[in-house]
Amino acid sequence: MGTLIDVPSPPRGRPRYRQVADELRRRILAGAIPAGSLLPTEPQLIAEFGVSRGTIREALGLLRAEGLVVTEHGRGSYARPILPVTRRGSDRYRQEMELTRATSFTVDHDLDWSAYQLDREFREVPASSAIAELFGAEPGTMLLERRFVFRAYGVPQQMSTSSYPLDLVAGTPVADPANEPWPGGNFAQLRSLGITVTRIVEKIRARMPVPEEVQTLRIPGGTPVLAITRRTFAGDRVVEAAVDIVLPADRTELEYEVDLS
Amino acid sequence: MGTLIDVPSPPRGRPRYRQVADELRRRILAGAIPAGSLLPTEPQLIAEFGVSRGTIREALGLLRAEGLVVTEHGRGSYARPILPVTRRGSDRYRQEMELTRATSFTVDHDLDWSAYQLDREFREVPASSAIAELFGAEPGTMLLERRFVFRAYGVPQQMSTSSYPLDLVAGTPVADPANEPWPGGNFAQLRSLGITVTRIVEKIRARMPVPEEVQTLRIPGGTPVLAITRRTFAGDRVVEAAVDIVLPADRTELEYEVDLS
DNA sequence: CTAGACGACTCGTCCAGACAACTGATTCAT
DNA sequence: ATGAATCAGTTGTCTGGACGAGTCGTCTAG
Repeated sequence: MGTLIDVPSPPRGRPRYRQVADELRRRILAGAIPAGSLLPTEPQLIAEFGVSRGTIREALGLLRAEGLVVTEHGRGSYARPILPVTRRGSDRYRQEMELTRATSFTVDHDLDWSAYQLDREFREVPASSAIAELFGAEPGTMLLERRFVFRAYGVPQQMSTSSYPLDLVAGTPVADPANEPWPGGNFAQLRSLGITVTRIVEKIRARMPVPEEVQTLRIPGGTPVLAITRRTFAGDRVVEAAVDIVLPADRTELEYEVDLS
Repeated sequence: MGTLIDVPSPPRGRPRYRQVADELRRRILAGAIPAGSLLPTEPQLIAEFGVSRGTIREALGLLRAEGLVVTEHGRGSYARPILPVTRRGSDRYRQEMELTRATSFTVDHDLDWSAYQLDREFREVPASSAIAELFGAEPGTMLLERRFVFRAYGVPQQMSTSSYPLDLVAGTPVADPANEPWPGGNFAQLRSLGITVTRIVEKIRARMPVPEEVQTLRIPGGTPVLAITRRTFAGDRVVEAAVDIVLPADRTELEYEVDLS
């Protein structure tokens, strides 16, 4: 009995659920289970590996956390399909400097000017200490805070919160949400105020999304997000700041160029 | 009985394990459970919420996946302590250009030259098609492939694989692992070969770590990694390429500056 | 006083069973 | 033909139990 492997002995070496996960991972990476195709169902895996359903589900949970597998209720689990990667280049800012209608978002996604939608929400708020620090200003300084959700062909791709100092934009067309999306983007807005952008500084972090982001951006389980904090400079003055530009990491690649010559 | 909430009815609205996770998340974010301190034990949570252990463990698993909680066998679960963040700036490359002993790694970590260790492993390999593309060369071109693990004060902080075209370095001191760590880093190595670096291009992605990375970098559960692909240019020629410079995202922040003036 | 054994308590793993909820195809009534 | 109801098959949620394995304090023998 049990000449090959004595099934019921629970924890000897590597846990059973890890062994199951290892085997399924091997099959996916080796191409035996092609991307996008269904894995065996839970009952099939129970029969194949001779373990209980809880153990199978634990193994699948591990693979979900690694981003290799996606599960859909009532349908099954399938190998995560390869997603198109969007490149956000650092010279997109340079392109935005040209006098076109393009914005950095449309450049990134290679979109026609009309192919995207923008949800926005404007508020006038006093700066928290964290944001005030970005501007190099006193906490409580009034800001125009703008929350955006960008969609390409209806699919949400990016959410962000961007702020202008209120004294810069109050009473101008820039402060009117009805004028979004603004042809030429932020740079054109600032230019309409007589301000020329000279420098961008971005801080990049990665983390797991909070539940709100999972819902808004439709992020599959086990996918991290890239969170960018951006400061826009005109000379030494910070004229715009964005906290947590959130991008799903499975669809995004950032590119930066550092010129040393 | 069960006037407040009828406990045994399983799936009504939000699943019980999510309710438990929500409540624990609230306590952590509100500071009721300070970072670094222990959560109630599983038996205590079972008593408090009146659910089975499996449900409690599922809730804790959710919080682990969100990166809010870390569990240690035999000790308990505690709110994830805040970790010091390392800033990797784009001007670190400019600093490395100066004629000092500093490397980009020591600049990032504000380390003394002697305070870090470097595990390395050199091989001569033909370029895969993916790496050949980075160099703009034919697949099969011979490369000197160097695998590194960087440690600061003994703690692994970064792992990477960097390659030079073999015809550039064969027979030179650069190809000898015994000369690592090389004072002044990659740039100084290239300079010793008469090559001046003019440009760096980096692509940044975020993803969940593979098991090998979890082990090597001691990454806690639910933490993504930043993966950087770097190309080093001398004029139009790519003289070095690094695939997947892997950095744990809970300890790392990248900074890039784009000059538009 | 110290080293080691012990035990209480913790989380880790695994099992078996039950029912809810969702999906997709089939069947049936209209 | 068409739309609604049904049904089989799938994953989601939850229970209860059992034992392995790591941690830490305490107690005891030396």
